[in-house]
Parts: sequence; structure tokens; C-alpha cells
Amino acid sequence: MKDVAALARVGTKTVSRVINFEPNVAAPTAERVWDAVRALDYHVDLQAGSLRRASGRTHTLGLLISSVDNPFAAAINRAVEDAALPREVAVFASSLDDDAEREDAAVRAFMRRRVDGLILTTMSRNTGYLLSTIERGTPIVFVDREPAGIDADIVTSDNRAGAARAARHLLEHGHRRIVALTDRLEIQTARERRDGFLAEVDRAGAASEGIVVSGLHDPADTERALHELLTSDDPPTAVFSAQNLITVGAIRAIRALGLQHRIALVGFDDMPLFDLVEPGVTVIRQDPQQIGARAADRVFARIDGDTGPAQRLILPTELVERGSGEIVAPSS
Amino acid sequence: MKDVAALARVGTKTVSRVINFEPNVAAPTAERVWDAVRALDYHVDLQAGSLRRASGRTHTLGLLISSVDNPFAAAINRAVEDAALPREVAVFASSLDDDAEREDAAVRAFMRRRVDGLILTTMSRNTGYLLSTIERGTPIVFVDREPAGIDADIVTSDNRAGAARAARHLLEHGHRRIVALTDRLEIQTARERRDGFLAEVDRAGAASEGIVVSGLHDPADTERALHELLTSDDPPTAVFSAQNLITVGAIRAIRALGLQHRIALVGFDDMPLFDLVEPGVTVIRQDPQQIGARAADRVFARIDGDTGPAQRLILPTELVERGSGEIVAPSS
DNA sequence: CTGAAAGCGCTAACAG
DNA sequence: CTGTTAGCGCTTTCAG
Repeated sequence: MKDVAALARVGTKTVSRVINFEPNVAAPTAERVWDAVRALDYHVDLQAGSLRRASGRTHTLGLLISSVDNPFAAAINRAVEDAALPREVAVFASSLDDDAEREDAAVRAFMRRRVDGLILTTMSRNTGYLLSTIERGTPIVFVDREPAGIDADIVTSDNRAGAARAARHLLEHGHRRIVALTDRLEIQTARERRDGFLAEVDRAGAASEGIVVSGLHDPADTERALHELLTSDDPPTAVFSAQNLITVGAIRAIRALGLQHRIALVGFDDMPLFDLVEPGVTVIRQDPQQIGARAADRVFARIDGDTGPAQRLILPTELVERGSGEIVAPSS
Repeated sequence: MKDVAALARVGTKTVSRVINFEPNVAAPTAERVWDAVRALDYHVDLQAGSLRRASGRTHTLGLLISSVDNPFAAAINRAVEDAALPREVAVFASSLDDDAEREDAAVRAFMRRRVDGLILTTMSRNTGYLLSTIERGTPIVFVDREPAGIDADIVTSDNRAGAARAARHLLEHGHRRIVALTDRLEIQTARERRDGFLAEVDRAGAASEGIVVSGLHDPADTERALHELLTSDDPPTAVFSAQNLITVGAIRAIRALGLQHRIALVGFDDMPLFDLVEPGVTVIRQDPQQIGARAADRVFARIDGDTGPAQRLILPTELVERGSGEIVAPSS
């Protein structure tokens, strides 16, 4: 910048004014500065700027999602990026991998970089470590999962209602013995979905039985678990898979046994090709695009000074019937 | 940091030494510093540090991929993140959307943030704007697509060979009228795949005809284009779809006409559920995980001072037979 | 082993 | 309209 100032024969502050489009610079002066900028191929150092800037803004955001590689999380990532782009905010995305240590490390890394705000998917229990971040004044918005014991903005799907809807759908098709396949129960959404599922099955009366297999993590272990169940003495007639990767594992297990037209399946969360599988996979659809967009709205509102009470945005889910969930129970 | 120094009754330099694990600090002094750090919940400001640091490193990377939302690109993103994590490097990911302006803007944004290195997927022609970046000494590694007129490290799949393999596979199954559906031809991989496809069809002799439909971008326009072709007077008997989203569109068009067991299909690039649709989708599989990992290796090597000649890593592709590509041509 | 002073590139505050 | 001075939080340099 000194070089630019020297070449344009102005002070450094004038250069600063020009490149930041501040007023009070004569047109010809500005022109000389721009010429120098181009001649030297100068790019401001945003980091250096934020060091001195009154607001202290770094124009960065920290985003913690299950994995940048998971389609659901990637859609959130994209929505956040789209909201950040016009504000010239860059986003650091980190994969959580449902690992509490990674969560802690990622947030610390974000703080060392002085991000202006955080959008976080957390493991449930230990959100206490975030208190110091909140104290510092860095806004936090939670997505997908609700944190324990922290009063902050949150954007999530209605997991309980969605899971209940799935259960009801299967019950309505005559199923009485239904298994719910869920993530590890440390994860808040896994608990919510299990609870919604069980509540609905219970409501249906004593004739109905809800089995819960939890602790699942990826398609492979889901496939193993469901295979075992389906080949047992008293197999379920319907499956509720409570997460996208678990649904994939469930489909594999069911198809491997040739049961795709006998065992009913409803999954939580949609995936790109679920409509093309045979039969089409019935799902409770969430809107990750919307979740990401709303979460970004909230952080930016907070960054811009919104000090209103914490908002809880619970987005509705939608049942998408494609065939797998409409298989009726065998009349035994 | 001043506060920490005051509380520990040491100079700021000693605090700096302790938190950066530099030698020459007495154990009891260090202990006092750590106590103060904890008491004040102090986190270093990495940005401020990099401003003064001799190396000038910011410990950040810029990653430009087609879209953080595309499964292929997301896998690359994840691999880069995994390589960056142990080095305490954070990555800024941006979506290109095959838009030259976004490319330019993203790279400029990366430079203003003084990233230590760049991993880029580019549109083909206009890579000249990168010269100043290279001059600045910021290492660049290209992924997926090869840039025009820049001598830099590149990691990509063997697109020509993969496309040729797809064509050969379809020819071997008796197809003589094959359509290749490709991206916009400004994109280097689209050209490579088209060329590999056409070369192989030509090699098969005058009886074989390769039709190319290019300029496709997403499942929707692909579906329209292929639908039109399949309902024309002289429809192809086989389809080569040269990209993952295009393959999805092709599957939809074929299924919508009920032709999934009549029209052969080979796609370039795999997707999670391609093995579960009926029939399974035969693909030329790339290894995005590997591409990302190798690209990260290269940037970090360059950042660490490797000044060797530019490396071209061309990773092999693999034909995965699942059914859709093994449909034989009708004996007309 | 420790600290004081200088300065990284920029913007704030103020003086011309 | 323009420039000067100070200082953001840190690391470097160098002197104790």
C-alpha cells in the first residue's frame, strides 16, 4: 500500500479511502490511485485491515457441519455460502464427524481466526465450552441439532413431528412391528426422532411394537444390524431409518434379502436418487437449503447488532410418498 | 495478550514464547503464563500473528470447486480438509458454478485473505489472471480440470481414457448409434471426454456413429435433451453421460419412457446410489477422495518450499459394471 | 532465560 | 479534499 501511495503521489490514507470507496476523494486523485493499484497489481490485506478496524470484523464465518461430504450438510454449506457471498464474507467449513473433540477443536480454531459468527451442529451434552465464546460477543446459531443448556438462535427441522409422521404412516399401512434405526443417542436429533417414533407407536395401542436399534453410524453397520433383524425369528415388517446414511444402509440390507417389495421403509431426510430406486424411497423430507439460508440470516442479523431474544426456527418436514413406505403389512 | 502478560507478571514476548511452545522459558514461568491464559480464557489472534511472522503464513488454503453441494466436489473438499486438519490449516471453499466471473472473484477474495495456497477447478480459457498470483509466490494446484497455458501442478482423472473406455464398452455390446451427453464445451473435462468418446467410436469404423449433445448443465436440461432424442425418428441405442448430474438426468429421461432395460447407459463419475437403481448404473469411476488428497499433498509440498518442476498427476479411472451398460443393442 | 522496542499493513482520529 | 500520527495484536530483533 505504501508503494501504491508513493506511485500515485498521495498519502496512504488516501489510498485506503479510494479502495474502500469512502467519500471525499477528488476524482482525478482517485484515478491516479486506481492506476497505481493496477500497475502494481495490489490487493488489500483484509486481515491487516480487520486488526485495526473499529468493528473488528474479519468478514469470515465458521461453519461446523456433520461432514462437508454428507449431502444434507453440503446443502446447508451451499446455502450459507450463497448468503455470505454478497456480503463478501468467506466461510470456514469443518466436519464434525460426530466427535466431541473435533467439535471443540474446530470452534477453538474458528475463534483463533476471529470469525465474526458461528453456525454450529453440535454433539449434545458439553456445550459449556461455548460460554466464553458467547461472552466474547461472537454470535452463535445452532443448526440441525439443539444444544443443551444454551440460549441461542437455532434453526432445525421438527424432528419429533417428522418421526411421528413416519410412524403413523407405517401404522396406517397395517404395520404393527416396526423397527427404528437411529444414530448414536448422544446426538440430539437421534433422540428426538426416536422419541417421536415411540410416542406415536405407543399411541397406537398395545398391539403395536416399536423396536429401536440405535448407535448406528454409516451404511455398513446399518446394513449389518438390519440384516440380523430381518433374518431373526420374529422380524419387523416395517423400517423407519432416522438419517440419510442409515436409510442407504437399510435399503441395501432389504434388497440384499430380496425383500424390497415386502418390507416397508420410510427414511428421515431425502437424497438425490431416492426417487429412482425400486421401489422409490418414501421419506420425511427436510429442507437443508432452507435451514442453511435461515441460519445465515440469523448470524448476519446478530452480527449486524440484533440483540433480541433467541429465536427458535423449527421448520416443518414433509412426507414424500414414493412406494417403499406404502407397502402394506402382510395379513398374518 | 497484554492482559495475560500483566497477570503472569512477565513480558509479552514470554507469553508469545509459551503459547507457541518456543524453547528458553523456565518451567515455573511457563506455568504462571498458562494459568493466566486459562484465567482470562485467552486465544491467540492468528491473523495478527501472521501479519508480523517472517514466513507470512496465514495457515489458510483457498479451495475452488464446482459446488460444495456436488458429491464429487464435496469428496474432494473432505479430502483436502482431512489433509489440512493436522497442519492446523483452515480451508476456504468456494463454489465455481462454472462461471468465469465467480472464478475470478473467488481467487481475488482468496488473495485478499492471503491464503498460503490455492487448489482450483477452473473454467478453461482465461487463466491469465492467475499469473500475478503465481508471481506473488502463492502456490496453485489445479484439480479435475487442466488449465490453459499455465505450467503448474495438476491432479486429475484420465478423462480421455475413461471416456474411450465407456465408448468401447458400449461398442462391445453391439451398439452402433451412441449419444454422448456432455457439459458445456468451455469446460476442459467436457472436451476431453467428448474427444475420448469420439476417437473410440471413430476407431470402430464407419458403421458406428457418435452423436454429441453438449452444453448440458443439470439433470433437468439433460432430461429434456435426451427425451427429445429418444423420441425422435432414429433414436440412439446407447448413452454415454459425461458427468454425474448429467447421468442423473439421463436416468430420469430413460426411465420416464420405460426404456431402462432397452437403452444402454454408461456414466462418467460415480454417485452413492447408482448401485441401487434398477438396473444398476454402469460408470467410469473416478476417485475424488484421492484427487483431493493428492492435490493437498502438492500444495503443502509447494508451501514447504518444493520448487521442482510442475507435476501432472493423472489418476486412472475404473469401469464399474452394474447392468445399465451391459444392455446389448437390439439386433435390428 | 527474559523483556523492550520496532514494525507487519492497515484504518481511526484528527489536523490541515 | 488530503496527509500525519498512532496503534490494532502479534512476532522479530536485539540487548540484557
